[in-house]
Amino acid sequence: MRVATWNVNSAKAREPRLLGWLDERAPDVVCLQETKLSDEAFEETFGPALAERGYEVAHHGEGRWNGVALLSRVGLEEVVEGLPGAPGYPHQEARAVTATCGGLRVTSVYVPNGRTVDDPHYAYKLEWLGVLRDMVEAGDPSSTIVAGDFNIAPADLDVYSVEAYAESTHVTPPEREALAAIEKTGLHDVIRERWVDVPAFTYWDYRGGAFHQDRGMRIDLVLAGTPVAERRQAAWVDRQARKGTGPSDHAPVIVDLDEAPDGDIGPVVPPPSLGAKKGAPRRKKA
DNA sequence: ATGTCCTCACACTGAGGA
Repeated sequence: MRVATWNVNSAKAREPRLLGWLDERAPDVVCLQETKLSDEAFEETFGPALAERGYEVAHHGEGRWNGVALLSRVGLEEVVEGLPGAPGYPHQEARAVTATCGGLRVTSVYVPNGRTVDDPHYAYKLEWLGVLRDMVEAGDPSSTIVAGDFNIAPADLDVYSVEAYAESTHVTPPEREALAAIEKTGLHDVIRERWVDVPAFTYWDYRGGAFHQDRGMRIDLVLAGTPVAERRQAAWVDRQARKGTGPSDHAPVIVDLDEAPDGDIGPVVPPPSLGAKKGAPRRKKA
């Protein structure tokens, strides 16, 4: 099962890139962020094209800003829009949508940016993350995936220059602690566990040729419960989607999960063809 | 380089957000 997350920075502006990417990568479950569309507009623009590709859709949008979605072709049930009990700015924003897909409880999140550390939006970001943590804990982390744009670089390895972000949000200890608290409920940072010492950036500013010079950040994460993370077969950042004409400023993150949730791939005792044959000479242990 | 892109409105140019 292929699970992906992508901040598309306007689904409308990304329509050709998004549909082409779905055809090329064929993900089974997709978490989208910053669709910047109302539910009606998303349905109007993407409904037929997604249905044609076999996707069910849960979109939670508000129009001009934010907007998240889940696309799934392995089932989409028990949809919850938003983060129950989340703070607003001042009103609740379209930053989370959850559904059960392929046996997993999947949440697509667009964490508040924070803007600057002395902006009220920063306190809002931390409070929002606390509510997300509570929601994960109240559920069943062992069957959970939380994926999306966290607007947090978990460690110094996740930014191209510590100096460049010295006075910025995304790297402050309180933000990193809020992320760590979410992971402490039992979630694993799937990309970081696969690529232990590779930066694996997912976002590059449009300005100044940042992508070309790899001046980026790893702020788009896939967090998964232990049994889910143990099914990891591949985990990578789809940099191709950041290239070419009209890209988002974020690249998708793609995770492939093995299909055997309990790791049971057959009998523990080897079949006769692989074991000691009856009547054949036994080889002595070295 | 505060250098780009996306959206919307006191709209065909500029401001806000990222």
